[in-house]
Amino acid sequence: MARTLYVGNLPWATKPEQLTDLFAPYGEVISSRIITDRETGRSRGFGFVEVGDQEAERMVEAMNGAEFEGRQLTVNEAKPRQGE
DNA sequence: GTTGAGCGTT
Repeated sequence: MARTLYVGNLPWATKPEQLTDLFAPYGEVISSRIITDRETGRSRGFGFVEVGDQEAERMVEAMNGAEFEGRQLTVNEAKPRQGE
């Protein structure tokens, strides 16, 4: 299975591949995605990373508060999108 | 070309 991680406090120009590159060494990154504004298409400054279930907590503990591009990343388990 | 707490689209 996989869990979704919420990554916030990101620079405006952060790309999904960068999130994958950041979380990859800490565990298997299934997929990563940067949330962009639906109307403007600009980055909202946060994204989501899908990682392994047993490694999700490890990613949070490893990357939560970590500095990226001069900003501390906010990493936490994402809330269910469909409501579960 | 801008902004800064937050929780994403089929």
